[in-house]
Amino acid sequence: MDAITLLKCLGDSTRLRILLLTLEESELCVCEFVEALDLSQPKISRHLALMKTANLLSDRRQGQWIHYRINEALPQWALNIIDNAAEGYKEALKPDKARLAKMGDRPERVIKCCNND
Amino acid sequence: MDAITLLKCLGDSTRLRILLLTLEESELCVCEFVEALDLSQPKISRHLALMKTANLLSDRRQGQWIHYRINEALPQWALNIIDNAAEGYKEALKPDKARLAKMGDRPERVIKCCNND
DNA sequence: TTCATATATATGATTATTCGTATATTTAAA
DNA sequence: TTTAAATATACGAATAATCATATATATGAA
Repeated sequence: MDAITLLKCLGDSTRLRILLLTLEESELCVCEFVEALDLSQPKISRHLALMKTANLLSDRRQGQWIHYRINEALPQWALNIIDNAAEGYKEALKPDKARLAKMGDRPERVIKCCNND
Repeated sequence: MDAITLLKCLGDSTRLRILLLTLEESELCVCEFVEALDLSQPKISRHLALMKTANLLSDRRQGQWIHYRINEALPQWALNIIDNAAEGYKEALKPDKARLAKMGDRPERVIKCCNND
């Protein structure tokens, strides 16, 4: 993960919203991003793929759903940038959080335990 | 200053290098950026103008030289992002710092004191 | 198998960024 | 006032990013 790659990723509002929602929720699947951001599924998927390629996000499949989370191995300076971007974008993120909060039928998340998968 | 504007600015390596050098040196003029980054003057000027429009940098004229510095009024989260970007970009900035260090004929800076200008 | 749901990808079009080159502006010195 | 140095801007070309739409893939249920 180099600084320019991270900053380029965060410089697009769709990706910033995706990342900051993920930061708050730990893990979200594609349909939740689609609902929260109110954008088309291909658009969300494309940006998710980009962020995964950049090693910003990791994903795991659970049944039909693919859950994305922030890559745990990010260096501290990268996490700090994300945290501070969250602070600067706080107000702008509210509508997304509201749409996500009132979304029905959110996929249940099976907590992976004991590393038995 | 909103988060997306800042992040878009930092997502271009020319601008990131300009900003991080300014962070280290407090104040630099156009010809110093040209020398340190080893890029054309119009290219540097264009990016400086962009960053000034974005309120990331401020400038002051001193004789023929125009000195740029980081806008003092940036919110803390923005300063934190810049600091952490500096950490992530540390190694990559070294050649620029080296070129600047060995640059001859750098303009003398008159310290503005007593607000008598 | 077949169907529905969730997600990913391909493609061509549109838009935005970046750039090189030429030129304009400003200042100080001759 | 003319000239040189420092900086800014204009403009068209090249490049990159983004998007909408259509389609493909994978999974689970019927």
